[in-house]
Amino acid sequence: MNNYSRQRELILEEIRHTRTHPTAEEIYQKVNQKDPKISKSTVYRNINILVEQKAIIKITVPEGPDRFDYLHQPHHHAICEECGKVFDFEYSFPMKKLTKTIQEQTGVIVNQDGITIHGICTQCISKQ
Amino acid sequence: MNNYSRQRELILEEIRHTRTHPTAEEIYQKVNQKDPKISKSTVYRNINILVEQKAIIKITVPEGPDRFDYLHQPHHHAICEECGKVFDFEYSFPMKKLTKTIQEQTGVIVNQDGITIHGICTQCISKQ
DNA sequence: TTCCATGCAAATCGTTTGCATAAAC
DNA sequence: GTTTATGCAAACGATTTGCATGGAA
Repeated sequence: MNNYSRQRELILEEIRHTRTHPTAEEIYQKVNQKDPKISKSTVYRNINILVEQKAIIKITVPEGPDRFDYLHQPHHHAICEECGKVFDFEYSFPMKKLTKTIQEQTGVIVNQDGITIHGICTQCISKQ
Repeated sequence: MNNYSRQRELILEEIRHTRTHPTAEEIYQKVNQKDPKISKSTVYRNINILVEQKAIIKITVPEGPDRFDYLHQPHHHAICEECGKVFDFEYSFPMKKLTKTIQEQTGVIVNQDGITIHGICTQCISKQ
């Protein structure tokens, strides 16, 4: 299971140097240019494996398909609820205290890269 | 547009006194017991209207369908990445500072109820 | 009587799955 | 040679949509 696969390497490489939180479709399009034989299910399957291996993370957004990210350095995500775009931000939350509080209140053990904040982006505000 | 509708009132009532972050399907099942004629599309349509009116909020989870919540008092959400369950927690983030930081870095204007933290819940840990 | 919300069924989008073939070990 | 990943197409779950009808103002 999860043997080496040239396709998976391609997919990881693509996500690694794309800083725009691409969707599976976007990843497929890009990878498809380098290997026109690759299928969409292979892309989905390998993305899922990479997420499970914690090589990349999945960002679920309220508007539109899931997005994916390679965490070069730790950061958090701000998500636009209008258009589904994802933005990086850095902020040092008091993770120890926060983790403890949440575990006490809910039982949930949080992961470091797990904070997302929802709002509305500049572009979408100006459209309103 | 968005005239009064008995069905919408029913749906809002149901969400208002359900504290388990129900899915659209769950809301439909409950409301359907009181009004067996109600259709699923009416439930979806009205949920969307209520979200737009900010009467309720939509919580998108990585695993499974969207969930919905009525915010009796402000709180944040911890989401289990394994099973998709949503838990409430209270924590006073320094919202002014956080809002400013995020806006400067990303342009995104955050909403108060917009913080979600991802992790893994007790039940899912013990299953592993 | 005009207009909007409903119910139904069909369509849509994103994603997953079954199966025969091809690649990895 | 055996096992596991691939490509294709078909299936799937959640949600949205078109259209004829019914209820609200």
